[in-house]
Amino acid sequence: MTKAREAALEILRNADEPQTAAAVFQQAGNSCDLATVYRTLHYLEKHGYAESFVLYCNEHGTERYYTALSSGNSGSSAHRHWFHCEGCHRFIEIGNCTVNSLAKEFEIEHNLSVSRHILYFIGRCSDCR
Amino acid sequence: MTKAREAALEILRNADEPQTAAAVFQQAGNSCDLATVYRTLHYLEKHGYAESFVLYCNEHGTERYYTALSSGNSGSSAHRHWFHCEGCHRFIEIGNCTVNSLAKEFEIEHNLSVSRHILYFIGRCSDCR
DNA sequence: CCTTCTTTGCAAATGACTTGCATTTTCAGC
DNA sequence: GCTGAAAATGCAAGTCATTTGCAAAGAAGG
Ligand SMILES: [Mn+2]
Ligand SMILES: [Mn+2]
Ligand SMILES: [Zn+2]
Ligand SMILES: [Zn+2]
Repeated sequence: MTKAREAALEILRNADEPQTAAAVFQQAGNSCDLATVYRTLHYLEKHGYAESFVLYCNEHGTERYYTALSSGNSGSSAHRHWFHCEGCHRFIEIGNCTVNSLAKEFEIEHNLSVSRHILYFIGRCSDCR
Repeated sequence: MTKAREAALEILRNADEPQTAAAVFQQAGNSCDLATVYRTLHYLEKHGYAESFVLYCNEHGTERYYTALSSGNSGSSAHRHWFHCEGCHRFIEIGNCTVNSLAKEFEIEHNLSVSRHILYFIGRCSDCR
C-alpha cells in the first residue's frame, strides 16, 4: 500500500457518495498525477478495496464512479447501489441490495455464473423535482 | 422518420442483443455516416423507440448499447435487462424486470422520482465458464 | 420553382482514460 | 544502513467512443 493508494482509499472512505477519478484527483490536492489516480483506482478495485460503475449523465457525460468497499478481507459491507439526481447530480444510497437473489435464480436457470451486477436509479431528488 | 432512422430502428428490432453505434453503422452497410448513426440513435431514444445503457467491458471498453423498445405508442414491452458474458461478449436477456417495485418504494421513502434505472449482470455464460 | 426547416456528410474537436518511457520509491536481503 | 531488483510515479503523447461546426442535400408547403 503506497502513499498515493492510501490517500485515494481514504478519500473514497470519507466520501458519502461515489467519486470520479477527477474528483479524487482534486481532493488529493493534485498531490499526484491524474494518471496515477487512475492506476491507483484500478489497483484498489482489483484488490477489493473499492468498486466502480459507469454512469452516463447529460451534464457530465460518461464517467466511472468509485466507492470504497469496507476492507477487502475483514469488513463485511455488501456492495451498494445508488440513485443519481439529474438535477443536482448528487447520489443517494439505495438500501439493501436485493439483486443477488435474482442473480442466483438467473445463474441456475441458465447454468452460468454472474460475477457482479450493476444497478442504479436515475431521477430527480426531493429538492430538484 | 427518415430513411436512416428507419434503417437503424429496423436493425435494433431485428437484433437479439443490444447493439453499439459501431455495430449499427456496420450493419447499415456504411450507408450513412457514423455521426448520423449517433444522431439517429439519440433521436430514437429521445422519442421512445429505443433505450440504452453504458457498459464497461475489459475487452471493448466503455460503450453505449441500444435496444429497440416496441413502438413508442402502441406496443407494450417493458424495458429489458441483460447479462453480459466476459468470455464471448454475448448478451442474454434477463427475465421480467423486478426493479420497478424497488424503485417505487425508494421514491416514497425519499420523496423523489425515479425516471429510469439501469441493471445488468456481468459474468460468464455456460459456454465460457 | 422558391423558401424554410431538417437532416446528413465530412472533418475537426472533445474528453475520459490509457500507455510508453525515463525517473523515483519501495523493500527484501545482505 | 546499503544495494539492486521490482514496483510505482510523473509527464507527455496516444487512443477511442462520441460530439460538433459547417456547408451541402432533402423534405415540406405554398
Ligand atoms: Mn450527473
Ligand atoms: Mn464485452
Ligand atoms: Zn437533486
Ligand atoms: Zn460466453
